[in-house]
Amino acid sequence: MNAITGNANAERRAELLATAAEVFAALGYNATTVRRIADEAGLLAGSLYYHFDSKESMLDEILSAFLDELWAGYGTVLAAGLGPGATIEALVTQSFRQIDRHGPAVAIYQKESRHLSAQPRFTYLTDSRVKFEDAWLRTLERGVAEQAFRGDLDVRLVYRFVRDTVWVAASWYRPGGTHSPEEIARQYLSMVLEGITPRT
Amino acid sequence: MNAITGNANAERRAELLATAAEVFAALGYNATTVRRIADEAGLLAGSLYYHFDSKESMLDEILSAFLDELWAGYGTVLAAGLGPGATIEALVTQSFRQIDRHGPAVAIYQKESRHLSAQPRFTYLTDSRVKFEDAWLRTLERGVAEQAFRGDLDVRLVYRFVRDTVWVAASWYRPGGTHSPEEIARQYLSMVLEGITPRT
Amino acid sequence: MNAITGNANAERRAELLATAAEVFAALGYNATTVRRIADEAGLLAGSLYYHFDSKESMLDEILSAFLDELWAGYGTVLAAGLGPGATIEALVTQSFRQIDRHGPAVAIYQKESRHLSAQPRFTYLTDSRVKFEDAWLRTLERGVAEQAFRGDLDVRLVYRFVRDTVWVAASWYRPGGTHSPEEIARQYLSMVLEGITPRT
Amino acid sequence: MNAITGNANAERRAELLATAAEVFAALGYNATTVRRIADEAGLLAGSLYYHFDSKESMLDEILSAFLDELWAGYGTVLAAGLGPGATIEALVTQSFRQIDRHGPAVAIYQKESRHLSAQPRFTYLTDSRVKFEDAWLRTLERGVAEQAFRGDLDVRLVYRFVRDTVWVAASWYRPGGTHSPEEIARQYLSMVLEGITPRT
DNA sequence: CATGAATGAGCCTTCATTCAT
DNA sequence: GATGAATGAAGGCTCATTCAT
Repeated sequence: MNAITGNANAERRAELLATAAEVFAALGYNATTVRRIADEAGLLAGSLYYHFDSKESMLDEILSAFLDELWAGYGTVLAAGLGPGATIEALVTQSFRQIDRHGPAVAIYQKESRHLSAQPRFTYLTDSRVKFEDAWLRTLERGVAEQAFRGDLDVRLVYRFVRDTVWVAASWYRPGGTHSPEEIARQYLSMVLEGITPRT
Repeated sequence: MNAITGNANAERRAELLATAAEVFAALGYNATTVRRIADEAGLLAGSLYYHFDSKESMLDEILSAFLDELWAGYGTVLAAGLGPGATIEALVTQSFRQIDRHGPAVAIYQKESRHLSAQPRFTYLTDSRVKFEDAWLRTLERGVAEQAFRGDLDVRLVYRFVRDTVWVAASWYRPGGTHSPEEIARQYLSMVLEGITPRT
Repeated sequence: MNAITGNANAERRAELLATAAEVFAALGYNATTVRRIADEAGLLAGSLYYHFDSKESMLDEILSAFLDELWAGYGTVLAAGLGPGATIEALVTQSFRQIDRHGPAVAIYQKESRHLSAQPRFTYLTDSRVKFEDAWLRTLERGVAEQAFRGDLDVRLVYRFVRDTVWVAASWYRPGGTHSPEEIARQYLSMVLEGITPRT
Repeated sequence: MNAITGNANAERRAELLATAAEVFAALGYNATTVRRIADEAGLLAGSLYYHFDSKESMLDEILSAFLDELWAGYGTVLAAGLGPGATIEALVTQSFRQIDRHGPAVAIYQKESRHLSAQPRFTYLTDSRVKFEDAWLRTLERGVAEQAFRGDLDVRLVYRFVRDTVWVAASWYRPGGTHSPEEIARQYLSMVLEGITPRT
């Protein structure tokens, strides 16, 4: 296999996965039939099995590709040694960029990750969640210690608040809308950090 | 049918619906089999059809019961003629009470309402969403006009922010935990209204 | 479940298994479709799954029922403490009785046991084969030692000869034909023991 | 096509058929996928269709090549005008030579010929079986008449006994083992003709 | 009220086969 | 001669639903 066919292969897979991700996101994984994905992609259901082992492996590939890219971004941020406030800002901005780029994958992750993580194949979802929680909790706690964040709130509650607040946006965000991901991140951060009531 | 059997009937239905709601919430509507519900309720799958027309009608009953009660509470709040800030506080507190009482129903609503609302049987989900949106948007706009809320933010964005922020809590909230719904509402409101950074 | 429904259940299963065994024997396990079994049994393919977990579990039940009964018979024979000649005669007669009663199961066993025994679920096939081989080889060796059997032949070859000679009969034997299993056993034994050429 | 490419072609076909025969024998015809044969032969599934019309035509070619060679040998024997005993000896020896040379084909024949012979394409299997039966029965009957074989046995039973006895050996015989086909033939003949109990 | 057995539609998947390159 | 991608028919299995008992 040379570089050209290699790319052709990879491109086809990517196309099909993008289609699958959209359908999964729209209908839910269980409610999505392989036939439906195939229809949307313009081939027959059986033909998908030339490219993928199973419906589940499509899901797997979609989710792990998303998480890989997510953690590449997060890694850079966390390694940058920023202060708590700046770290939160950077993480949130990164998250909205992922929502922009991997919208369907994020939506799928939101809907399905809980019950998927019980299956051995998807334990990496749990791993990711744990890492994610660690990173955020540590940043928030550091922020409280440095008085960058309020100390009168339950930190775990704050964590869930910010986490959900950001990711749920995937359920309504559509790329190419009026707001860029960075703009949305800015407004969200402003709300989360300063609240929706005026200061002074 | 006399009053006694009527009540017995109603109680049995309620029990079965509570069981169904829990399973739907835990596994997702599509992934839930009628057999699973029946197992959990201690009878055979076929026997459920003595009580309900279909799996879908169980879902229907669960969701509409939840929405009815939700709107009973919201109606009182909206009719009370409170100021924007107090209205928001009351609505959020009401919401957390619903999460406390109808946890599974709320979770189901979050996961399934989008694609259900396309079906004729579930148009009331759309109606509810629209009413909900109206109430919140009007309250927020009034708040901006009265300078109770910041005017430099996109109101629709604020709406989504607050809405999601509250309801997503259903995905992790468990009744009978360390925080009462009112306590969680207070902390959430504090975050939403004042932000997570200290005010001077 | 009372005795009556218990029996009804067991009878239905037995009926269905008998049908399945015939079809498996006639067409081969792989070439047999679940639909075909269902047609032959007078119900729909899906309905078989009310009674059995899978096509494979039907096969499993057929084979293990056969082997259980086979070994019940063999056990009695081997425990009787007969001489080598009488033991061989009793084993062969038992075998023809099994062919008579479990014809299809024997045929399936002959055709499929080799590649089935690789699967974890069917390791008991290997176990049975080993036990079988042991019993026969020991009996033959004892017979050679006591000069009841010829000593100039390779015992393993004799084992295979007798074994195959008997069981292959399942491929043509039909119950209710002109010869009873005992009569066939007698003729086979006569050939195996004395050969097909006249003894002076 | 010149002689050289013709030979190259023929050799390639033969190679591929040998591979196919081994796989068919090992897994069974139905359970064998074209992909598996291709893997084993080192090319892709689709490429086999340059050489053969179909999976079935591979099977066809394997079986008819085997039967052609078998009948070439049998023909010589039957035309030699030997006595019944010598004829039987020669036929059995021929058979073991075929098992040695065409082991997989023989195994396939044993497993699949019954249900294949129903298909029009494979009627030659039935023809062969009938010719085979005729030759053996006539020889046996002649032997009984000449008192070379015992007259107190059912001749059809004897036929089946000897036939199966020989061919089933294909299921365990592996070429290149400790015994040559001629040696195995000698032992089998000794058992069949003289029995496994000592004579006087 | 509940059971047990069956229905029938549909799902994921496999696989022999085709064909443009 | 071989590849890669696709086809289309079928197969095993699941599941909501029905209904006589």
